[in-house]
Amino acid sequence: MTSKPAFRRSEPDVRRQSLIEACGRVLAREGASGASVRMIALEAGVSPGLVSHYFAGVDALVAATYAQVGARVSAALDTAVEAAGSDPRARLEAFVTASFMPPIADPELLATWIAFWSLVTARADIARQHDAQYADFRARLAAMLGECGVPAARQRIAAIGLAALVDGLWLELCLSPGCFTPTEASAIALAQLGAVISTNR
Amino acid sequence: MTSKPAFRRSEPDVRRQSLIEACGRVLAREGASGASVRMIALEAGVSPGLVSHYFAGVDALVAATYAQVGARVSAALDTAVEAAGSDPRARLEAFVTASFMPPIADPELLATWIAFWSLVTARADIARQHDAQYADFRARLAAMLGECGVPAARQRIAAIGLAALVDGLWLELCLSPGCFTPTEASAIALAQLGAVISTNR
DNA sequence: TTGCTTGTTGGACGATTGTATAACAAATGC
DNA sequence: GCATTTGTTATACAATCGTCCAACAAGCAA
Repeated sequence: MTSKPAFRRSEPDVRRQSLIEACGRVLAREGASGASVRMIALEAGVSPGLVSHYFAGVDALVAATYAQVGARVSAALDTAVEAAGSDPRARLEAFVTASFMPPIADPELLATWIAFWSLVTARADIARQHDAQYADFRARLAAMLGECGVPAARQRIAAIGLAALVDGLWLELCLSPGCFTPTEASAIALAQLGAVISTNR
Repeated sequence: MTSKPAFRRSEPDVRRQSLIEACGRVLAREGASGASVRMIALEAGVSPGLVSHYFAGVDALVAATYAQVGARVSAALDTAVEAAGSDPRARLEAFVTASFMPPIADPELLATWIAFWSLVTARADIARQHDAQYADFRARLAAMLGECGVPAARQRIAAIGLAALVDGLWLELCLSPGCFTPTEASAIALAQLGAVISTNR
């Protein structure tokens, strides 16, 4: 008599990925305080010991989740930009607009972001990861602004301002969705974008 | 022989206030995960049981801390606005500039904000408190924009955008202080403020 | 089939959590 | 000076936390 397997083995990378995704779901559902090792393992359908086997602790898992979510956001923005064609202005506008639509404006992303932010103050390595990831975001904005005619001397400040506006709108859109609509957020961001670009004419 | 008192009694309001302040300090030092009942009681110099005696739980204490910190921020902005004189434009510019200077741009405030945000998703009453407190902030901005000549029809959108920009700059300024300076943040926000106001001429 | 590698399990362990409660003592009125 | 009130302490309690590790078994090689 052959009994059915009690569990399935996975490639290390696959298992890591499934734990990361489970962490994101738990963060979205239970909040940062509910993201314990046992809860994440239960969500992933594995034994609690596996989490410790793949990650140094919950903090490392949250950091990995943040990195993976950031990569997913980056990919979604890439898709939106490419779909906008070749005009630099249209590409930048697509970049901004996509920030307020699914899958970027998503409560699950917000929960991951907040859980990660709560680690930045206390842990230096987490702070470095945040700096690097956010610097990439701004550098990308600065490059697109350059293609729209913003001179190099103004790109840094313009990118910081645009990134802050998009982030602030995105944050409030996720925290209290009833306050304003994604369309209004896009209109606000595009208006400032227009002002920044037209300054140099 | 008279022994010295083992503890001092306080008025309920005074004790509540000291617990709130201790909560803010613990949040800034240990992060959201370290803000336990015992740690806060130790910081306040009282027994652990006293926290439960004054607040329903840590969540309620964090919410009270958020409300008190919000009131302190509001008062600091009031002071800055009044010091700017009577010109509406100067008052609004003072409002924006003060957002990036002490005591508002403060890591302790950031920790309290993040701890509060982490509760918004899971708890409806916390979400309502956030909506109300943020609506007040935007309403204040809208009123000041009105005094600067922004027509009523545009005040709401302009206030949302300005609030998002200030919040985004403030957040990034606290998360990674080395990225840009408070002066640069003020310059960015004032530039958008100028664009919003001059649109109506 | 047999044996080996290693992903995985499941529970033990001490530390820490939030909550509840009885005993205590400081402040106040009489 | 004494009794009352109540703010405060200290502890007990169950639940949950993160960490750890020996035993197990799935999958692969021989």
